[in-house]
Amino acid sequence: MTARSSAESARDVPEATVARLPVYLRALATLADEGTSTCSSEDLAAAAGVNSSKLRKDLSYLGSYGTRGVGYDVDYLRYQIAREIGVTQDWPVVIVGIGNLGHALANFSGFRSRGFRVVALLDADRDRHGEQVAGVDVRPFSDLEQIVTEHGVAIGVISTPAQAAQDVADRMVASGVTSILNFAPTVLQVPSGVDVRKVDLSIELQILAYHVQRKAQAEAEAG
Amino acid sequence: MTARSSAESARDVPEATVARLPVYLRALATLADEGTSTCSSEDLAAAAGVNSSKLRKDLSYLGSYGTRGVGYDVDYLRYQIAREIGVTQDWPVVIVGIGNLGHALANFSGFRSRGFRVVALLDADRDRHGEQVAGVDVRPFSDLEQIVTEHGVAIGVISTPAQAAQDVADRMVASGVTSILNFAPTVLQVPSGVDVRKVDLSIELQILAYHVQRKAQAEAEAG
DNA sequence: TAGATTGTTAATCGATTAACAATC
DNA sequence: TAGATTGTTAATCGATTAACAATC
Repeated sequence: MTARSSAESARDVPEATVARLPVYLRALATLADEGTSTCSSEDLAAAAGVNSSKLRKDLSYLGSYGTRGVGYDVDYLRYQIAREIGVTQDWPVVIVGIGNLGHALANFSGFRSRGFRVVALLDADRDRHGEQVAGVDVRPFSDLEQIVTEHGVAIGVISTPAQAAQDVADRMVASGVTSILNFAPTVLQVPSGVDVRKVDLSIELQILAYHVQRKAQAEAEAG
Repeated sequence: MTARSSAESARDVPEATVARLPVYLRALATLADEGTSTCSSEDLAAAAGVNSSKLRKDLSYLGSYGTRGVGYDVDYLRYQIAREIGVTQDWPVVIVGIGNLGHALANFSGFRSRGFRVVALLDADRDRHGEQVAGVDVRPFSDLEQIVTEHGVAIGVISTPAQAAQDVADRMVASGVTSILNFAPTVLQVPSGVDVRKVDLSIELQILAYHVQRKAQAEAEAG
Protein backbone atom coordinates (compact mmCIF):
# COMPACT_ATOMS: atom_id res chain seq x y z
CA MET A 1 0.00 0.00 0.00
CA THR A 2 2.64 2.51 1.12
CA ALA A 3 5.73 3.06 -1.00
CA ARG A 4 8.72 2.16 1.13
CA SER A 5 11.02 5.08 1.71
CA SER A 6 14.42 4.11 0.34
CA ALA A 7 16.08 6.23 3.02
CA GLU A 8 15.20 3.84 5.82
CA SER A 9 17.10 0.61 6.25
CA ALA A 10 15.92 -2.13 3.92
CA ARG A 11 13.04 -3.99 5.56
CA ASP A 12 12.18 -7.58 4.66
CA VAL A 13 14.72 -9.30 6.80
CA PRO A 14 13.96 -13.03 6.35
CA GLU A 15 12.28 -14.67 9.32
CA ALA A 16 15.15 -17.14 9.78
CA THR A 17 17.54 -14.21 10.01
CA VAL A 18 15.37 -12.36 12.53
CA ALA A 19 15.44 -15.44 14.76
CA ARG A 20 19.25 -15.43 14.75
CA LEU A 21 19.84 -11.73 15.39
CA PRO A 22 19.31 -12.13 19.16
CA VAL A 23 21.86 -14.95 19.14
CA TYR A 24 24.42 -12.69 17.48
CA LEU A 25 23.59 -9.96 19.96
CA ARG A 26 24.31 -12.25 22.86
CA ALA A 27 27.53 -13.54 21.28
CA LEU A 28 28.68 -9.95 20.80
CA ALA A 29 27.88 -9.16 24.45
CA THR A 30 30.02 -12.11 25.49
CA LEU A 31 32.88 -10.98 23.25
CA ALA A 32 32.63 -7.45 24.64
CA ASP A 33 32.73 -8.80 28.20
CA GLU A 34 35.89 -10.67 27.30
CA GLY A 35 37.43 -7.40 26.18
CA THR A 36 37.29 -8.10 22.44
CA SER A 37 36.81 -4.90 20.46
CA THR A 38 37.01 -6.29 16.91
CA CYS A 39 35.99 -9.66 15.52
CA SER A 40 35.86 -11.38 12.16
CA SER A 41 32.73 -13.05 10.82
CA GLU A 42 34.52 -16.32 11.53
CA ASP A 43 34.98 -15.40 15.23
CA LEU A 44 31.43 -14.24 15.70
CA ALA A 45 29.98 -17.19 13.80
CA ALA A 46 31.89 -19.59 16.05
CA ALA A 47 30.59 -17.82 19.15
CA ALA A 48 27.05 -17.94 17.82
CA GLY A 49 27.23 -21.54 16.63
CA VAL A 50 26.53 -20.87 12.94
CA ASN A 51 28.72 -20.88 9.87
CA SER A 52 30.32 -17.66 8.77
CA SER A 53 28.62 -17.56 5.36
CA LYS A 54 25.26 -17.55 7.01
CA LEU A 55 26.33 -14.89 9.49
CA ARG A 56 27.59 -12.55 6.77
CA LYS A 57 24.48 -13.12 4.70
CA ASP A 58 22.31 -12.36 7.74
CA LEU A 59 24.20 -9.17 8.55
CA SER A 60 24.01 -8.05 4.93
CA TYR A 61 20.24 -7.62 5.35
CA LEU A 62 20.88 -4.95 7.98
CA GLY A 63 23.52 -2.99 6.09
CA SER A 64 27.28 -2.90 5.67
CA TYR A 65 28.63 -2.68 9.18
CA GLY A 66 31.96 -4.43 8.72
CA THR A 67 35.29 -3.44 7.22
CA ARG A 68 36.82 -5.62 4.54
CA GLY A 69 40.17 -7.02 5.60
CA VAL A 70 39.46 -6.10 9.23
CA GLY A 71 36.17 -7.43 10.53
CA TYR A 72 33.47 -5.91 12.74
CA ASP A 73 33.71 -3.44 15.58
CA VAL A 74 32.01 -5.34 18.41
CA ASP A 75 30.30 -2.37 20.09
CA TYR A 76 29.18 -0.82 16.84
CA LEU A 77 27.72 -4.02 15.41
CA ARG A 78 26.09 -4.72 18.75
CA TYR A 79 24.34 -1.39 18.67
CA GLN A 80 23.22 -1.81 15.07
CA ILE A 81 21.72 -5.23 15.75
CA ALA A 82 20.04 -4.02 18.95
CA ARG A 83 18.56 -1.14 16.99
CA GLU A 84 17.33 -3.43 14.22
CA ILE A 85 15.64 -5.75 16.74
CA GLY A 86 14.29 -2.79 18.66
CA VAL A 87 15.87 -3.44 22.06
CA THR A 88 17.63 -0.11 22.39
CA GLN A 89 14.40 0.86 24.15
CA ASP A 90 12.66 -1.06 26.95
CA TRP A 91 9.51 -3.02 26.23
CA PRO A 92 6.82 -3.30 28.88
CA VAL A 93 5.61 -6.87 29.28
CA VAL A 94 2.71 -8.40 31.17
CA ILE A 95 2.76 -11.98 32.45
CA VAL A 96 -0.52 -13.83 32.96
CA GLY A 97 -0.55 -17.02 35.02
CA ILE A 98 1.66 -16.94 38.11
CA GLY A 99 2.09 -20.62 38.86
CA ASN A 100 5.45 -22.39 39.04
CA LEU A 101 6.44 -21.31 35.57
CA GLY A 102 5.09 -17.77 35.93
CA HIS A 103 7.16 -17.41 39.10
CA ALA A 104 10.26 -18.53 37.26
CA LEU A 105 9.56 -16.14 34.39
CA ALA A 106 8.93 -13.21 36.74
CA ASN A 107 12.22 -13.89 38.47
CA PHE A 108 14.13 -14.32 35.24
CA SER A 109 16.93 -11.75 35.30
CA GLY A 110 17.49 -11.87 31.57
CA PHE A 111 14.24 -9.96 31.14
CA ARG A 112 15.52 -6.66 32.43
CA SER A 113 18.98 -6.94 30.96
CA ARG A 114 17.70 -7.71 27.48
CA GLY A 115 15.31 -4.86 26.90
CA PHE A 116 12.15 -5.94 28.72
CA ARG A 117 10.40 -4.73 31.86
CA VAL A 118 7.70 -6.70 33.63
CA VAL A 119 5.01 -4.14 34.40
CA ALA A 120 2.42 -6.54 35.80
CA LEU A 121 1.78 -10.07 36.98
CA LEU A 122 -1.81 -11.24 36.65
CA ASP A 123 -3.58 -14.32 37.91
CA ALA A 124 -7.18 -15.44 38.01
CA ASP A 125 -6.71 -17.01 41.45
CA ARG A 126 -7.82 -14.60 44.22
CA ASP A 127 -5.58 -16.33 46.74
CA ARG A 128 -2.52 -15.12 44.90
CA HIS A 129 -3.57 -11.47 44.69
CA GLY A 130 -1.42 -9.14 46.75
CA GLU A 131 1.41 -11.64 46.82
CA GLN A 132 4.67 -10.16 45.56
CA VAL A 133 6.88 -11.98 43.05
CA ALA A 134 10.23 -10.47 42.14
CA GLY A 135 9.06 -7.21 43.67
CA VAL A 136 5.90 -6.99 41.58
CA ASP A 137 2.37 -7.38 42.96
CA VAL A 138 0.19 -10.17 41.63
CA ARG A 139 -3.08 -8.59 40.52
CA PRO A 140 -6.46 -9.80 39.23
CA PHE A 141 -6.67 -10.82 35.60
CA SER A 142 -9.46 -8.28 35.18
CA ASP A 143 -6.85 -5.51 35.49
CA LEU A 144 -5.41 -6.55 32.14
CA GLU A 145 -7.00 -3.93 29.92
CA GLN A 146 -6.18 -1.06 32.27
CA ILE A 147 -2.54 -2.13 32.53
CA VAL A 148 -2.11 -2.64 28.81
CA THR A 149 -3.55 0.77 28.08
CA GLU A 150 -1.69 2.53 30.86
CA HIS A 151 1.74 1.14 30.00
CA GLY A 152 1.28 0.70 26.26
CA VAL A 153 1.98 -3.02 26.53
CA ALA A 154 2.45 -4.71 23.16
CA ILE A 155 3.88 -8.02 24.38
CA GLY A 156 2.08 -10.49 26.61
CA VAL A 157 3.32 -13.73 28.13
CA ILE A 158 0.89 -16.56 28.85
CA SER A 159 1.90 -19.09 31.48
CA THR A 160 -1.53 -20.32 32.48
CA PRO A 161 -2.85 -23.89 32.20
CA ALA A 162 -3.81 -24.89 28.66
CA GLN A 163 -7.55 -24.53 29.12
CA ALA A 164 -7.28 -20.88 30.17
CA ALA A 165 -4.85 -19.81 27.45
CA GLN A 166 -7.23 -19.06 24.58
CA ASP A 167 -9.39 -16.82 26.75
CA VAL A 168 -6.32 -14.98 28.02
CA ALA A 169 -5.09 -14.54 24.44
CA ASP A 170 -8.49 -13.20 23.35
CA ARG A 171 -8.51 -10.69 26.19
CA MET A 172 -4.94 -9.67 25.49
CA VAL A 173 -5.69 -9.06 21.82
CA ALA A 174 -8.87 -7.15 22.69
CA SER A 175 -6.80 -4.95 25.02
CA GLY A 176 -4.28 -4.08 22.34
CA VAL A 177 -1.51 -6.66 22.74
CA THR A 178 -0.09 -7.54 19.31
CA SER A 179 2.53 -10.15 20.24
CA ILE A 180 2.16 -13.14 22.50
CA LEU A 181 4.67 -15.55 23.96
CA ASN A 182 2.70 -18.67 24.82
CA PHE A 183 3.96 -21.24 27.32
CA ALA A 184 0.60 -23.00 27.62
CA PRO A 185 0.51 -26.30 25.73
CA THR A 186 -2.24 -25.39 23.30
CA VAL A 187 -2.61 -23.92 19.85
CA LEU A 188 -3.84 -20.33 20.06
CA GLN A 189 -6.17 -18.87 17.45
CA VAL A 190 -5.49 -15.17 16.94
CA PRO A 191 -6.46 -12.62 14.29
CA SER A 192 -3.96 -11.94 11.52
CA GLY A 193 -1.57 -9.20 12.48
CA VAL A 194 -1.03 -10.71 15.92
CA ASP A 195 2.20 -12.68 16.35
CA VAL A 196 2.35 -15.73 18.54
CA ARG A 197 5.48 -17.61 19.47
CA LYS A 198 5.18 -20.72 21.54
CA VAL A 199 7.52 -22.43 23.91
CA ASP A 200 6.51 -25.98 24.62
CA LEU A 201 8.54 -28.20 26.87
CA SER A 202 6.92 -31.50 26.01
CA ILE A 203 7.14 -30.82 22.28
CA GLU A 204 10.86 -30.14 22.60
CA LEU A 205 11.34 -33.33 24.57
CA GLN A 206 9.36 -35.34 22.04
CA ILE A 207 11.51 -34.02 19.21
CA LEU A 208 14.57 -35.13 21.14
CA ALA A 209 12.99 -38.51 21.85
CA TYR A 210 12.44 -39.03 18.14
CA HIS A 211 16.12 -38.47 17.47
CA VAL A 212 17.23 -40.71 20.34
CA GLN A 213 15.06 -43.47 18.95
CA ARG A 214 16.37 -42.92 15.45
CA LYS A 215 19.96 -43.10 16.65
CA ALA A 216 19.20 -46.31 18.52
CA GLN A 217 17.65 -47.81 15.39
CA ALA A 218 20.63 -46.77 13.27
CA GLU A 219 22.95 -48.48 15.76
CA ALA A 220 20.85 -51.62 15.84
CA GLU A 221 20.98 -51.83 12.07
CA ALA A 222 24.72 -51.17 11.94
CA GLY A 223 25.50 -53.60 14.77
CA MET B 1 27.09 -47.57 5.36
CA THR B 2 24.24 -49.93 6.17
CA ALA B 3 21.66 -50.71 3.51
CA ARG B 4 18.30 -49.64 4.89
CA SER B 5 15.91 -52.54 5.23
CA SER B 6 12.94 -51.79 3.02
CA ALA B 7 10.70 -53.68 5.43
CA GLU B 8 10.93 -51.03 8.12
CA SER B 9 8.98 -47.81 7.82
CA ALA B 10 10.69 -45.26 5.58
CA ARG B 11 13.10 -43.17 7.65
CA ASP B 12 14.15 -39.70 6.61
CA VAL B 13 11.22 -37.79 7.95
CA PRO B 14 12.10 -34.12 7.28
CA GLU B 15 13.10 -32.15 10.35
CA ALA B 16 10.24 -29.68 9.90
CA THR B 17 7.81 -32.60 9.91
CA VAL B 18 9.36 -34.15 13.03
CA ALA B 19 8.84 -30.84 14.84
CA ARG B 20 5.13 -30.91 14.00
CA LEU B 21 4.37 -34.52 14.89
CA PRO B 22 4.06 -33.72 18.63
CA VAL B 23 1.61 -30.94 17.74
CA TYR B 24 -0.55 -33.40 15.82
CA LEU B 25 -0.32 -35.85 18.68
CA ARG B 26 -1.64 -33.25 21.10
CA ALA B 27 -4.41 -32.20 18.73
CA LEU B 28 -5.46 -35.85 18.40
CA ALA B 29 -5.49 -36.22 22.18
CA THR B 30 -7.79 -33.20 22.42
CA LEU B 31 -10.09 -34.61 19.74
CA ALA B 32 -10.17 -37.98 21.52
CA ASP B 33 -11.05 -36.25 24.81
CA GLU B 34 -13.93 -34.53 23.04
CA GLY B 35 -15.20 -37.93 21.96
CA THR B 36 -14.25 -37.64 18.30
CA SER B 37 -13.35 -41.01 16.83
CA THR B 38 -12.75 -40.03 13.20
CA CYS B 39 -11.44 -36.80 11.72
CA SER B 40 -10.56 -35.44 8.30
CA SER B 41 -7.19 -33.88 7.51
CA GLU B 42 -9.07 -30.57 7.46
CA ASP B 43 -10.34 -31.09 11.04
CA LEU B 44 -6.98 -32.15 12.39
CA ALA B 45 -5.13 -29.40 10.55
CA ALA B 46 -7.44 -26.80 12.06
CA ALA B 47 -6.88 -28.20 15.55
CA ALA B 48 -3.13 -28.19 15.00
CA GLY B 49 -3.01 -24.74 13.43
CA VAL B 50 -1.51 -25.79 10.07
CA ASN B 51 -3.00 -26.14 6.62
CA SER B 52 -4.35 -29.48 5.54
CA SER B 53 -1.95 -29.90 2.62
CA LYS B 54 0.98 -29.71 4.97
CA LEU B 55 -0.63 -32.10 7.40
CA ARG B 56 -1.30 -34.74 4.74
CA LYS B 57 2.20 -34.36 3.36
CA ASP B 58 3.64 -34.75 6.87
CA LEU B 59 1.59 -37.86 7.58
CA SER B 60 2.56 -39.35 4.23
CA TYR B 61 6.15 -39.69 5.50
CA LEU B 62 4.93 -42.07 8.19
CA GLY B 63 2.75 -44.25 5.99
CA SER B 64 -0.85 -44.46 4.79
CA TYR B 65 -2.93 -44.32 7.92
CA GLY B 66 -6.05 -42.65 6.55
CA THR B 67 -8.99 -43.87 4.49
CA ARG B 68 -9.89 -42.00 1.33
CA GLY B 69 -13.36 -40.52 1.48
CA VAL B 70 -13.49 -41.07 5.24
CA GLY B 71 -10.54 -39.55 7.09
CA TYR B 72 -8.40 -40.80 9.96
CA ASP B 73 -9.28 -42.95 12.93
CA VAL B 74 -8.23 -40.74 15.84
CA ASP B 75 -6.95 -43.48 18.17
CA TYR B 76 -5.16 -45.37 15.43
CA LEU B 77 -3.41 -42.31 14.02
CA ARG B 78 -2.53 -41.21 17.53
CA TYR B 79 -0.85 -44.53 18.21
CA GLN B 80 1.03 -44.47 14.90
CA ILE B 81 2.40 -40.98 15.52
CA ALA B 82 3.32 -41.81 19.13
CA ARG B 83 5.15 -44.88 17.85
CA GLU B 84 6.98 -42.86 15.20
CA ILE B 85 8.09 -40.27 17.76
CA GLY B 86 8.96 -42.98 20.23
CA VAL B 87 6.67 -42.00 23.10
CA THR B 88 4.85 -45.31 23.39
CA GLN B 89 7.60 -46.06 25.90
CA ASP B 90 8.68 -43.84 28.81
CA TRP B 91 11.94 -41.90 28.60
CA PRO B 92 13.98 -41.32 31.74
CA VAL B 93 15.11 -37.71 32.02
CA VAL B 94 17.54 -35.95 34.33
CA ILE B 95 17.25 -32.24 35.18
CA VAL B 96 20.36 -30.31 36.20
CA GLY B 97 19.98 -26.92 37.89
CA ILE B 98 17.12 -26.70 40.36
CA GLY B 99 16.60 -22.94 40.62
CA ASN B 100 13.30 -21.23 39.86
CA LEU B 101 13.09 -22.68 36.40
CA GLY B 102 14.28 -26.14 37.43
CA HIS B 103 11.55 -26.19 40.07
CA ALA B 104 8.95 -25.30 37.48
CA LEU B 105 10.24 -27.99 35.12
CA ALA B 106 10.31 -30.64 37.84
CA ASN B 107 6.71 -29.81 38.71
CA PHE B 108 5.57 -29.76 35.11
CA SER B 109 2.80 -32.34 34.84
CA GLY B 110 3.10 -32.64 31.06
CA PHE B 111 6.34 -34.54 31.59
CA ARG B 112 4.75 -37.71 32.89
CA SER B 113 1.70 -37.62 30.68
CA ARG B 114 3.73 -37.20 27.50
CA GLY B 115 6.15 -40.08 27.77
CA PHE B 116 8.83 -38.77 30.12
CA ARG B 117 9.85 -39.61 33.68
CA VAL B 118 12.11 -37.42 35.79
CA VAL B 119 14.54 -39.86 37.40
CA ALA B 120 16.79 -37.30 39.08
CA LEU B 121 17.18 -33.64 39.98
CA LEU B 122 20.77 -32.49 40.33
CA ASP B 123 22.24 -29.26 41.62
CA ALA B 124 25.74 -28.09 42.41
CA ASP B 125 24.55 -26.18 45.48
CA ARG B 126 24.98 -28.26 48.65
CA ASP B 127 22.26 -26.30 50.38
CA ARG B 128 19.67 -27.75 48.06
CA HIS B 129 20.69 -31.37 48.49
CA GLY B 130 18.12 -33.49 50.26
CA GLU B 131 15.37 -31.04 49.43
CA GLN B 132 12.45 -32.67 47.64
CA VAL B 133 10.88 -31.17 44.53
CA ALA B 134 7.79 -32.80 43.07
CA GLY B 135 8.57 -35.86 45.17
CA VAL B 136 12.11 -36.28 43.86
CA ASP B 137 15.26 -35.70 45.94
CA VAL B 138 17.70 -33.04 44.83
CA ARG B 139 21.12 -34.70 44.64
CA PRO B 140 24.71 -33.58 44.02
CA PHE B 141 25.74 -32.96 40.44
CA SER B 142 28.52 -35.50 40.92
CA ASP B 143 25.88 -38.24 40.94
CA LEU B 144 25.23 -37.59 37.25
CA GLU B 145 27.25 -40.41 35.74
CA GLN B 146 25.88 -43.01 38.12
CA ILE B 147 22.30 -41.97 37.46
CA VAL B 148 22.71 -41.85 33.70
CA THR B 149 24.22 -45.31 33.68
CA GLU B 150 21.78 -46.81 36.16
CA HIS B 151 18.64 -45.55 34.42
CA GLY B 152 19.93 -45.50 30.84
CA VAL B 153 19.22 -41.78 30.56
CA ALA B 154 19.52 -40.45 27.00
CA ILE B 155 17.89 -37.06 27.53
CA GLY B 156 19.20 -34.34 29.82
CA VAL B 157 17.67 -30.98 30.68
CA ILE B 158 19.93 -28.05 31.61
CA SER B 159 18.38 -25.26 33.68
CA THR B 160 21.53 -23.89 35.28
CA PRO B 161 22.92 -20.37 34.93
CA ALA B 162 24.65 -19.74 31.58
CA GLN B 163 28.20 -19.99 32.90
CA ALA B 164 27.65 -23.52 34.23
CA ALA B 165 25.86 -24.90 31.20
CA GLN B 166 28.81 -25.91 29.00
CA ASP B 167 30.42 -27.89 31.81
CA VAL B 168 27.13 -29.62 32.57
CA ALA B 169 26.70 -30.45 28.88
CA ASP B 170 30.23 -31.86 28.69
CA ARG B 171 29.63 -34.06 31.72
CA MET B 172 26.28 -35.20 30.37
CA VAL B 173 27.81 -36.17 27.04
CA ALA B 174 30.70 -37.94 28.78
CA SER B 175 28.15 -39.92 30.82
CA GLY B 176 26.26 -41.09 27.75
CA VAL B 177 23.50 -38.52 27.27
CA THR B 178 22.88 -38.01 23.53
CA SER B 179 20.15 -35.36 23.58
CA ILE B 180 20.04 -32.14 25.54
CA LEU B 181 17.30 -29.61 26.14
CA ASN B 182 19.08 -26.40 27.08
CA PHE B 183 17.33 -23.59 28.95
CA ALA B 184 20.57 -21.78 29.80
CA PRO B 185 21.08 -18.69 27.64
CA THR B 186 24.31 -19.81 26.01
CA VAL B 187 25.43 -21.64 22.87
CA LEU B 188 26.53 -25.18 23.73
CA GLN B 189 29.36 -26.88 21.89
CA VAL B 190 28.75 -30.62 21.61
CA PRO B 191 30.25 -33.42 19.54
CA SER B 192 28.43 -34.43 16.38
CA GLY B 193 25.83 -37.08 17.07
CA VAL B 194 24.58 -35.21 20.13
CA ASP B 195 21.36 -33.25 19.61
CA VAL B 196 20.76 -29.98 21.39
CA ARG B 197 17.53 -28.06 21.40
CA LYS B 198 17.42 -24.75 23.14
CA VAL B 199 14.62 -22.82 24.75
CA ASP B 200 15.50 -19.20 25.27
CA LEU B 201 13.03 -16.77 26.75
CA SER B 202 14.87 -13.59 25.93
CA ILE B 203 15.46 -14.65 22.33
CA GLU B 204 11.74 -15.34 21.90
CA LEU B 205 10.88 -11.95 23.36
CA GLN B 206 13.39 -10.21 21.12
CA ILE B 207 11.92 -11.85 18.04
CA LEU B 208 8.51 -10.57 19.13
CA ALA B 209 9.94 -7.11 19.81
CA TYR B 210 11.30 -6.99 16.28
CA HIS B 211 7.85 -7.66 14.89
CA VAL B 212 6.16 -5.14 17.18
CA GLN B 213 8.62 -2.52 16.03
CA ARG B 214 8.12 -3.44 12.39
CA LYS B 215 4.35 -3.19 12.76
CA ALA B 216 4.71 0.22 14.41
CA GLN B 217 6.92 1.39 11.56
CA ALA B 218 4.47 0.12 8.96
CA GLU B 219 1.69 2.04 10.70
CA ALA B 220 3.77 5.20 10.92
CA GLU B 221 4.46 5.00 7.20
CA ALA B 222 0.85 4.30 6.35
CA GLY B 223 -0.49 7.03 8.63
C1' DT C 1 51.58 -3.79 -2.48
C1' DA C 2 50.15 -8.26 -0.25
C1' DG C 3 47.16 -10.31 2.87
C1' DA C 4 42.85 -10.51 4.98
C1' DT C 5 38.11 -10.41 5.20
C1' DT C 6 33.74 -8.53 3.86
C1' DG C 7 29.46 -8.41 1.07
C1' DT C 8 27.27 -10.64 -2.78
C1' DT C 9 26.33 -13.99 -6.22
C1' DA C 10 24.56 -18.15 -7.76
C1' DA C 11 23.87 -22.87 -7.04
C1' DT C 12 21.71 -26.10 -4.04
C1' DC C 13 18.86 -27.75 -0.77
C1' DG C 14 14.68 -28.25 1.93
C1' DA C 15 9.88 -26.77 3.00
C1' DT C 16 5.36 -25.27 1.58
C1' DT C 17 1.33 -25.30 -1.11
C1' DA C 18 -2.29 -25.97 -4.61
C1' DA C 19 -4.12 -29.13 -7.40
C1' DC C 20 -5.80 -33.54 -8.54
C1' DA C 21 -5.74 -38.52 -9.55
C1' DA C 22 -6.63 -42.44 -6.78
C1' DT C 23 -9.89 -44.65 -4.16
C1' DC C 24 -12.90 -45.39 -0.19
C1' DT D 1 -22.78 -44.79 -8.47
C1' DA D 2 -21.83 -40.05 -6.46
C1' DG D 3 -19.57 -37.65 -3.00
C1' DA D 4 -15.81 -37.18 -0.04
C1' DT D 5 -11.23 -37.18 1.19
C1' DT D 6 -6.67 -39.11 1.03
C1' DG D 7 -1.89 -39.46 -0.72
C1' DT D 8 1.09 -37.64 -4.22
C1' DT D 9 2.78 -34.68 -7.73
C1' DA D 10 4.88 -30.65 -9.28
C1' DA D 11 5.47 -25.88 -8.94
C1' DT D 12 6.95 -22.33 -5.89
C1' DC D 13 9.05 -20.29 -2.25
C1' DG D 14 12.53 -19.45 1.22
C1' DA D 15 16.98 -20.77 3.48
C1' DT D 16 21.67 -22.35 3.23
C1' DT D 17 26.18 -22.57 1.50
C1' DA D 18 30.49 -22.24 -1.16
C1' DA D 19 32.93 -19.39 -3.84
C1' DC D 20 34.87 -15.12 -5.05
C1' DA D 21 35.08 -10.26 -6.56
C1' DA D 22 35.42 -6.06 -4.10
C1' DT D 23 38.07 -3.54 -1.09
C1' DC D 24 40.19 -2.31 3.33
